[in-house]
Amino acid sequence: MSDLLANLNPEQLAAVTLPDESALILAGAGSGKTRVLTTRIAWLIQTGQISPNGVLAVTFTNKAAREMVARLEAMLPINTRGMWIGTFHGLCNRMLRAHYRDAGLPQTFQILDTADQLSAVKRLMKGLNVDDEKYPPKNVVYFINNAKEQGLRPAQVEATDSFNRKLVELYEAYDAQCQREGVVDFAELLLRCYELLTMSAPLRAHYQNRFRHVLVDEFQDTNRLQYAWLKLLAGEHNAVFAVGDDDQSIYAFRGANVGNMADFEREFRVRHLIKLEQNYRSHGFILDAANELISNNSRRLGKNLRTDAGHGEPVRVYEAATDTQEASFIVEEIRALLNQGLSRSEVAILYRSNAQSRVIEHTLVNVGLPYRVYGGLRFFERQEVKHALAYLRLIDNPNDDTAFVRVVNFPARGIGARSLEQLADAARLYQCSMAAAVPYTTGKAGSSLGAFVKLIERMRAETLPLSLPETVEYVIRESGLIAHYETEREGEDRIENLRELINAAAAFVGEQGYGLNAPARVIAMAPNATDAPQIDVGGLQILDADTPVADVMTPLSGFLSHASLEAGDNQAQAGQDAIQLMTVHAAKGLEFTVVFITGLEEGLFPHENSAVDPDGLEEERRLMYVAITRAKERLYISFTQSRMLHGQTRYNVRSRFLEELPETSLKWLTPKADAGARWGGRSDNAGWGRDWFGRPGGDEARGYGRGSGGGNGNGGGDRYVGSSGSGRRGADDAYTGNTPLPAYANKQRAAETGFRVGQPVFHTKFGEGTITALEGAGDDARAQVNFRRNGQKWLALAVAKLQPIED
DNA sequence: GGTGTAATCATTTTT
DNA sequence: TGATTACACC
Repeated sequence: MSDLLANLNPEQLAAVTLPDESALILAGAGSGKTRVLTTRIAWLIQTGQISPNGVLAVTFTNKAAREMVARLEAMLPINTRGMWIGTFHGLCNRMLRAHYRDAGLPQTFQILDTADQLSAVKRLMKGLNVDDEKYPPKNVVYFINNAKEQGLRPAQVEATDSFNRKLVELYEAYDAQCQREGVVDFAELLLRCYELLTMSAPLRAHYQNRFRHVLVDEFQDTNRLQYAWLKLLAGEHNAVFAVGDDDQSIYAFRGANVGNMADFEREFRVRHLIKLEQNYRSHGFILDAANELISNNSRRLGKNLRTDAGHGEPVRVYEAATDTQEASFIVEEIRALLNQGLSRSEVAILYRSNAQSRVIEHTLVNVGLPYRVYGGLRFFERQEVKHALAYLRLIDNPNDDTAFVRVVNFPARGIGARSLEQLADAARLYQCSMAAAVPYTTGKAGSSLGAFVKLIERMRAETLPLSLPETVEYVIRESGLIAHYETEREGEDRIENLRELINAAAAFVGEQGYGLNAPARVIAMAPNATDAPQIDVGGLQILDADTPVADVMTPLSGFLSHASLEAGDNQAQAGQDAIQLMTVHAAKGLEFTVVFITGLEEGLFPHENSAVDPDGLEEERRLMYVAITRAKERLYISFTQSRMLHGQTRYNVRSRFLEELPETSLKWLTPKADAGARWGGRSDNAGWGRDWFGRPGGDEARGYGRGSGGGNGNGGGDRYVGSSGSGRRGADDAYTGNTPLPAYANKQRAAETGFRVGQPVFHTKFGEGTITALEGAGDDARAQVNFRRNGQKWLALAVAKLQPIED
């Protein structure tokens, strides 16, 4: 045991050996968080406090889960296969498969990924004749997911106006459609599982008794539903070990609720809050910059990183004239570093938004430097792979209409839009899936549809004895997919990917311990199963409390889940030594010897859409904090005076975040222009992002090292003022928190406007919305507005131009 | 039913 | 600017 605990610092040791009760570990960037988490599990097991079956450890990504398993196996001689270590979605899927009847799902329910969900909603709306101008399907999806993540079913969603009532109606129809088809989306996995445990006292008791220790990674990223799920599993007596970093919360936009940390501390009666502040990654100046920057955020739990590594090199700051020049600088700098012996994969170039990568990529291509961009299309998302999966899904579950529609006419079978419309009508009429409605269709449509259903049925029958890889091979052949792509000009890669799908199936079967020859559609216990069969108690499927849950998925269902829940590697050209390009979001959790953070410009970073409300701005700041703390030894931060975006040249002001870094840890590679001269002292309407939107008359990329103030700001502004008549522009007029706002000449005008909660309003940038809250008075008065298209924002009435509109 | 062109529209993203 | 998508057309 001393082995396990050796080399832990005092804070880490304290965390690992905490008593049997809930605890919150504030783990700073590079503080050994994963190590603490896995060592904690190993320690609990090794000291006999818990058996491996009694642990539930949950992460957000499959990668993190795999890493945890790998480290655990390295620490302890145990078989981790039956352990409940996985993502929220993966664990919920497992539970729902085990208790599919109690959860009200077919045994072979399918999982919709984001694209599937969107097409399901589109199909639904088409059938219901809903105006997709007024209700863009993407917004409907957002609405549904958001509701589910709040734990709300349609009946529980409050709808005050007709617009929202329609959305709720769509939500309800969507749920019914999913239920008919036997499919669940990502959010549904969590909500279903949560409801299953809520409604079934025996199941709840079972799992609560089993999982005495629940460990959570990246706790700051949990949403409301995930928090509720954890709380339910924890019950009254179990210990939840939550590890997270509020300063690295960068996913509020997708539902993450940092507030869960504070709630957790209170509701779980946390007595032990441990801060891991010793950083093992970055040199001193880099940490100084990170600490100083993040101290500008309010509402922090409070943490300061420290290192023994010494100051190291100062953070290099570079001002470029244009984005092209910024890229050239970076590439030249990298070439010099490589000449000094640095390897390419130790260098990362980070950016706020994907569009920024293009210029950098071009420059890299020009000098012939290999690079790798994160975040491309992933294996299971490829068109041909999705097609093959759709056939497999139909074999497993014929009612999956999303899969049906996807391949009913691919390869082409002469089934056109009119046939499908007729079929969809029949399905709606008889309240059944499209496959089931085929017999009700007539004429030519009926016969070609009938042939397709026969094809699927034949596939289903003939693959029954086949193993999973054999099934995949059979399907890509008999579906006609291979033949189809053989006739296509660039079909070779696609065929290659289809063959790769067979390999993926074989690998999956191997990893899961199903046995390579096990029939794909028979539930088979793992060969060395410690797993006990399910026992039926009063109609409930209950698992023996002392044994791991049986493998409850057939190889095929398991593989299809796997394909939805783990879309595969999203790095192009993995493997070779290459410069790493990615968004700051994608960089979270990674580290590099040398990091370039690019585009530190107002409007870009912080992004114009986020900078308008204080919470958004703080999240942007955390994003910058994440970016800075990726660097181990050398950090560059660059910004440009002008940048090509959406086909137009934008003129930028350097990011406020630069002013928030301690001068003592910086080294300006270009002369530092005075920010005051840029922002203040001008009587024209200068402001945040002013130059981002405005356009100086005429001059292209004005030369480097421009003097203070002068150049930008004049000229273009009126264009934006004009159209809406009464004054200020959109995005740069919102409340900006602690940061002083530029003095607007007509500030007081808007402040006098009376608003009320519930008041429908119009904003020139965000469109129509409803006021959901008001606070403050006079110049500080703020309104929270729920915009139809842009979600909730806090806006300062003194500067935001909100126009009341009629109800 | 596949191909070509016009219109549209552009944070961040894992499951 | 460039990628994606919708729709007209052959």
